[in-house]
Amino acid sequence: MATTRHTRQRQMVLDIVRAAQDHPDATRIHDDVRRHLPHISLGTVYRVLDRLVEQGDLIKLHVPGEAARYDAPTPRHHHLICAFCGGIQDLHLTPGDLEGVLRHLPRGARFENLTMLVHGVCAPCTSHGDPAQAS
Amino acid sequence: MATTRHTRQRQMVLDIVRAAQDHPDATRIHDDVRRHLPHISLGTVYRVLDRLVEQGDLIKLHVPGEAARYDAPTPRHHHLICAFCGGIQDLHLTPGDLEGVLRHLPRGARFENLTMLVHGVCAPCTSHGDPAQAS
DNA sequence: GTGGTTGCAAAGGCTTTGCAGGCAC
DNA sequence: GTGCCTGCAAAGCCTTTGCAACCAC
Repeated sequence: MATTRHTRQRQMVLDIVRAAQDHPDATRIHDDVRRHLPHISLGTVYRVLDRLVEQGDLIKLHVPGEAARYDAPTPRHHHLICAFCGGIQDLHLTPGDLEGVLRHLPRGARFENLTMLVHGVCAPCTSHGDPAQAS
Repeated sequence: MATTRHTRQRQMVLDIVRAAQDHPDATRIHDDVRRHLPHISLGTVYRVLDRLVEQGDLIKLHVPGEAARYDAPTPRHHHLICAFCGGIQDLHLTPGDLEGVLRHLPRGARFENLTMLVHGVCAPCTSHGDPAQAS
């Protein structure tokens, strides 16, 4: 069975994502890691990220129409995507906040997890004057 | 400016998706439409779907790691994805159900929309014996 | 007749994968 | 030494796009 080996690449990817303030995608992570390990390949970054997500060390964020973005895991952690600047902000929800949602699970269904993307306009963009409607 | 023209292709795609019980992806829609319009191309299906979504006639469902799926629009309509069989069920939520979530929007942020994918195991799969944990 | 729409095929972007060499254990 | 991990490059999948012919209005 596959034991997990500690490599410089794996550690560096983990450090970079943890240190990132925003939620970088694989290409950004690759670029950042390459400043320390110039020969690391994109393929390796994807492989390492997958493994880290699988092991719960990172969270993978699926943004519609864009590349996946990665984040350090924080409990009850969901996301607000700004329709204007594309930025992603964290939303911290309490267990009670989701009660209304879970009440409506079909009878017999088992709850495992919840991916929520709230689409809106973040505060900075709202105050910059009225963001145009994308269209 | 682009007026929308009524074509056989557009009408057929709309009819097929509306009639579908599940939430088909572009390839499935293409296959189904082709039974009536044998020469329609996948590119056209994508173009028509985009336009229909843009105009609010259909909803596009972004499923992590899979092709996008399409659905007729229903108010307060969210989705439960079964981790075992991959099926998608509709979740009907009342406005009050989301209150807990919206309360935590950052100050000044403007709410526009919410995409929620609840991951779990649907009732049929739960009763088929215990679905293995996808490792 | 005009211009949005289609079919076809090629290209695009993100992600995965095969392989041989390398490195952690 | 063993076998997981890496770098490289090619391939995969979903989706978009360029172009000329076509059809709704």
